[in-house]
Amino acid sequence: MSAVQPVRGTHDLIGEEQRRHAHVVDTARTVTGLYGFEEWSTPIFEETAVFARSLGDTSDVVSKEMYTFPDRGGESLTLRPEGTAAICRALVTNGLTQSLPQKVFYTGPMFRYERPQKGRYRQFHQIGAELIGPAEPVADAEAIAMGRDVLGALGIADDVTLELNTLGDPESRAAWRKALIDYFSNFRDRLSQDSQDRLDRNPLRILDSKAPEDRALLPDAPMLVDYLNDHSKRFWDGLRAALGAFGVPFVENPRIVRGLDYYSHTAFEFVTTRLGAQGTVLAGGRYEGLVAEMGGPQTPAIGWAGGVERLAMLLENAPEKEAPIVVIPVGDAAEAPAIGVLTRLRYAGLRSEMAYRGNLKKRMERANRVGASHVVILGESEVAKGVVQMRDLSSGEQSEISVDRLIETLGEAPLRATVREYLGAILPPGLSAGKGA
RNA sequence: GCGGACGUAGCUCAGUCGGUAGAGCGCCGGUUUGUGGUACCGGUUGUCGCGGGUUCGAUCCCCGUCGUUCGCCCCA
Repeated sequence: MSAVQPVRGTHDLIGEEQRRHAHVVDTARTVTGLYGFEEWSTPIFEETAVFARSLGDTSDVVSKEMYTFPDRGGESLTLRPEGTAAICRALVTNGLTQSLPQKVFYTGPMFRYERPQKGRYRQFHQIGAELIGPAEPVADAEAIAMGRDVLGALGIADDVTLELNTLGDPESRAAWRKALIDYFSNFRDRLSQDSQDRLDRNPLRILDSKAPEDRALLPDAPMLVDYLNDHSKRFWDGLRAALGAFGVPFVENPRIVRGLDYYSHTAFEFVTTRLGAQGTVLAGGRYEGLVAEMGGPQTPAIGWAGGVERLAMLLENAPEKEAPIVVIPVGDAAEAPAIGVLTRLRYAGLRSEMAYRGNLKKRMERANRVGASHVVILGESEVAKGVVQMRDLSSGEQSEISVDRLIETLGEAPLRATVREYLGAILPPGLSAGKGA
């Protein structure tokens, strides 16, 4: 059609989809709160330098995949492609490097100029967490455990595997990287065309290549484990021990790598097989040097981010729309009293709507269609007697009752999820909300 | 950026070996001027993604384009 369309790779979130997204975000906010994390909101655009610095100038990510534009003053701005760089910038700009650790939860839209695929859009949404300050592996384990609990609270932990790796510290990684280049250079002509390019540009990426000819060379490739120095080994051992203490199962996957130099030690991905090639659902790692890039002191940090679209797709059941109560006046004379009843219901905290149109049958049909739990009917005779007809739409039972009794009765009905019920429902088995904490 | 598949009613899809289209669901109305969710009856819905070409004639064939989707590249 010639009508206007949404921009490629963007989507409207309406109805069930919006409820799924909101549920993912609300759940992550609640669970990270249990770990003492606090939400930050940063602008969705920044000076281009914020992201360009974090990525290095040569990366073609910078040139090809960011939404970058000059503003009217000629300054180069970029729609944020991820959250971590902006959080580090905010840490520095707000002088919070003086009060570490900072435990940050964030959520919101991100923008990448890429070819859309399932669960991968140009405007997409992330939830993320950064634990800034600690240099101990326990912090990494805690951040990972928190990610696991978010997935658990969403009911998808069983569909997801935690894959874990260490990248070592810069010294270890440099030694390993050199060994890798030496090794693959010997077999240059047996590598795929893509990997021959990667050998010059980003040799670690050969390790997660999907091309069979590359995979054939991997078993004999140098392993980072053999190049870890003592510090890196202790960190790696400490991480795995701490994950055990947190009760987080994992599989080691030496093929998980990160392209950028400021990553060190921990790298992890929660992966599902249910989303085709876009199976990583929540991923992160330890980074050192990014805060310094933003002009702050050298500050270690561990963080992760998860794709809301992908998580929303994995939810078994879409959250139900909350059932309203529908008030139906019969006859014009009943309309004003009906508004009075409607208002009292709302002030009592009950989601309520009024059906204005059509004959009683039509209004009942409409009440049914919006998923009402109860209908409140009042016509002339009810108004005269000061009562209403309360009908339970699931049972079909109907009774004549005073407005005071109506509010009492519906107020007791489990129409609203209380905070306690919500917490009880989202926590993984074995943990209980509120008690003994 | 590269390659494959797809684009027909609000939704899911059928169809025409080239003669301007149909089903189910939904929606609206009725059977029931004060009672829904099940039944029955009736009705409504389309520039067949967009632009161009071939043809007497294109939704169908060809080219382009936009969009969707699967994979590659990339994945901060």
